[in-house]
Amino acid sequence: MKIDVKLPDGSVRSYEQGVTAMDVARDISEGLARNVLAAKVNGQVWDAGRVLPGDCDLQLLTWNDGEGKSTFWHSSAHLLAEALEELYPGVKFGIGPPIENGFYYDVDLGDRTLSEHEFPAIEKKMLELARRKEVFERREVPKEEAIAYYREKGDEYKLELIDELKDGEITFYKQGEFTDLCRGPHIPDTGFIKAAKVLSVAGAYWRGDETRKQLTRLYGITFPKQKELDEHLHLLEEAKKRDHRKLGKELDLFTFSERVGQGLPLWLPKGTALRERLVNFMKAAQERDGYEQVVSPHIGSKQLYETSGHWEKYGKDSFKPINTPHEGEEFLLKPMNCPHHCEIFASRPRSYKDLPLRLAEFGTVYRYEQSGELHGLTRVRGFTQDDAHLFCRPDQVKEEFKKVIDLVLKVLKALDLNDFEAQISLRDQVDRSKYIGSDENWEKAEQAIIEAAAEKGLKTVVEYGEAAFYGPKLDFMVRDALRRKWQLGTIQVDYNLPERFELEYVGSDNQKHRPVMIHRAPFGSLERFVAVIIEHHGGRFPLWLTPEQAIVLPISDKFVDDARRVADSLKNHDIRASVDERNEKIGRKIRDAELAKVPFMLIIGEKEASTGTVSVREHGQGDLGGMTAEAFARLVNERAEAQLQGL
RNA sequence: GCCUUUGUAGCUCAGGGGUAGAGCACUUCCUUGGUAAGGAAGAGGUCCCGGGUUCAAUUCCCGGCAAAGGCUCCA
Repeated sequence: MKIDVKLPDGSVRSYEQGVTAMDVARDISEGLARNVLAAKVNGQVWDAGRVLPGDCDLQLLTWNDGEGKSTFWHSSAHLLAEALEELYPGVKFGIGPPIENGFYYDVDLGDRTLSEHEFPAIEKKMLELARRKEVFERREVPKEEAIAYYREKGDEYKLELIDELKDGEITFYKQGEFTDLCRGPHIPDTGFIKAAKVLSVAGAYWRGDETRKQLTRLYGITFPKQKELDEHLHLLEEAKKRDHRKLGKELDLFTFSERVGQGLPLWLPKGTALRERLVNFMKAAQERDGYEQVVSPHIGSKQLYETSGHWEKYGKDSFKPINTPHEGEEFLLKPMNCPHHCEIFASRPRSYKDLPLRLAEFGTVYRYEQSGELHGLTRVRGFTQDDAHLFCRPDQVKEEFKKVIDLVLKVLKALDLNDFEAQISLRDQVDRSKYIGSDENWEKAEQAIIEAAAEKGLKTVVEYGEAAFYGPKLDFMVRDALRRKWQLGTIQVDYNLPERFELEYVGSDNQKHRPVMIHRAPFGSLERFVAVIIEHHGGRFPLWLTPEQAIVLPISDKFVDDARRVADSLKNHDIRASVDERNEKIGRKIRDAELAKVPFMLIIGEKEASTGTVSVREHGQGDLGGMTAEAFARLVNERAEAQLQGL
């Protein structure tokens, strides 16, 4: 009896019953077989050594497949557990899943604590066990036996997990002397793991429940080659160097003060200059797209948020209301701009001819974030959104969506963020009870988003059940220079607020209609966005954006006046430039300017002063030779404009 | 909010039961130097804050605040 195995390229191969994915791999080529970590059988990830069920679609997974990697790391978590069991007898295990970069295992070491000094010993033990090429053996276990096994071991965590599983669905995986409750799948044997690193240790509640015991979570990462581990560690170092908190300090962009309060950034002049550039960029782009700027105050009556529903949903976790000397008056620090914009819409009767009405505001909002959650500029308590609300007719949603997509693409392009995908978040396919708004409108909006994204040629992933209760959305997931993922621009359809604020417009039929609202913020929050671009560019911002484009360096103080003249003339050409007037040698001034990551250094001494030129040095590049200040200004402006080309 | 770790000069950090140090930055003077650190002198500290133990606390203990790494949450 033969079975047919269909490979991703469409070819079909015929094998005897009892064949495994690994057998198929070996049949194709020995080289492939050496690299196979797992297999995808009819869309499900399986052990490569498991017997194929019959006719099936088969994809062999290697390190180059995301699922291959996560299988590898999942198995590595087991290897870590095995090492821990040898080193710390009696250790109890929680869960040990793969994560985006590596894996972790939550363990209970009793009264022991674990410090970083013990990491090398753990790594050594992991590699020692890996070299034994211990095979991961899968075994289906009756529930009773599983319970007996862990009762004997005294591991209450695994017992709790087993308790929730159905008899007949329980599998154990065993490698070497270590057995773990696990759904699998796993790589063929531990020999694939050639490099291992324990990265950090942290506390984590059992099952994420703060009322339960806190376990020790060990984070680790492994690779099939030592070189890849070295590269990964290098990337981590690089990330540390690019940390926006460190660069923000070094480049004088922003600071925090205990006196001012946690999570409340103070923007220094250079940081503000950067921010202003972003704001002006966005304002100009929005103006071209028919947006109108509005301004709303930083506080609003509590009633406003009761109307919008925000008070009910988020009020308890928010800043407490502000009380006034008058009894009964309560105001909230603005957590959102949309309610204000709804009131602007409602301030007079609207005609269908007014739509879409696009109200934009760089609105600073305040949200209470738990203190442990605050992080540099990426998580703050007061931040400014490049917010706008588009009030439109249902039939305008798609067109508006496309325009917003264009705007987001402009932003990403101007900032060299070229690696991204769009995530379309739709309703849960089954449970629709939690969503507000008519089926018909949802259908229309979801279709509009899908079509808009397709027509714009976006690379998309669709996530069901990820929509907000008030409407579907599209988020841009961006990878930075270090391949870290950020959720930036967001576009959301909203049926809820127009309903709650009873917004209406008069249609061509002279009837009242409810507009659809689109929330959108291409940057999201300016604070967070600035943090991302600091890290993405490592502090070397694009020329159009950088706070200081050029610094003039006089060779000695005899040329300070000449330097000032040059700087003034540059300012007349809209170049952001300053003069280093310190009584220092030129080498020193260059070094400091290089460290400050100023894109251009203009050196002026005897030679230049007498010929009316400046010597131009580019950051990280070196000497570009002499030219007049005007020629330099042209160079800078041309380059900056090229970066903003067509925007 | 919870767990762990940390808090010493503007910055990076060393030290340690007897009231404190380095490098860089800063100020002054010397130097007027041509593409990544010129020299000298000086100034600068409530050793995060509050309590306790002690003859004596920056150091040890407790509490608070802030930061870092996690957990949970995120309009």
